[in-house]
Amino acid sequence: MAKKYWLFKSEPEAFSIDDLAKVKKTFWDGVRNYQARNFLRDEIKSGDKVLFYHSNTEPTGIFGVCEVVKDGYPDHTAFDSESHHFDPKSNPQNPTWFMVDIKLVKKFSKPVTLDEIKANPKLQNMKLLQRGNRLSIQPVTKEEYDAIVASRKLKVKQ
DNA sequence: GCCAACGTTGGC
DNA sequence: GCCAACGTTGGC
Repeated sequence: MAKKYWLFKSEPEAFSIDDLAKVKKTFWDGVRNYQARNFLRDEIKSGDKVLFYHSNTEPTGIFGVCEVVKDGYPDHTAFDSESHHFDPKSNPQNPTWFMVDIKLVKKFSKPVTLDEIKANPKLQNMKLLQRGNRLSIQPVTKEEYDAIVASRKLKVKQ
């Protein structure tokens, strides 16, 4: 199956790219939106690439690249009444929520900021820029992914 | 901290 | 099944 590309959002206070750099690999738990759940359960596969986006920080933007290392499986934090992500409607026999595992591939030396994305003609159609978009898991085209990575490589050399 | 945009909930 | 109320997201 062809490799796909995604953007995962997180707030640095909840889980940052530096947290991921320390642990190398993590499970992406706590997604509680059905559209995002469907991506996690059905479409996001081992080997897919992920752009790691931080919201609610300064600057907001894409901070690095990750790779999916495990296909979708039930999000066990939904079963844990102690967890902030607990959801009594989900249970191990019939899980509502799913997650994947990702590992860090590269943290950018400088983030690709939201301003930079807005200014890049190749990235005008990104879901991220669409008004009112709050999906925390979004598909990204190969062209968009390549443009993000390429723009950062140029910046690094300057 | 504000607030617009959106998803979810629940009364009817 | 409609829709108002509410909670959350996320840029600013």
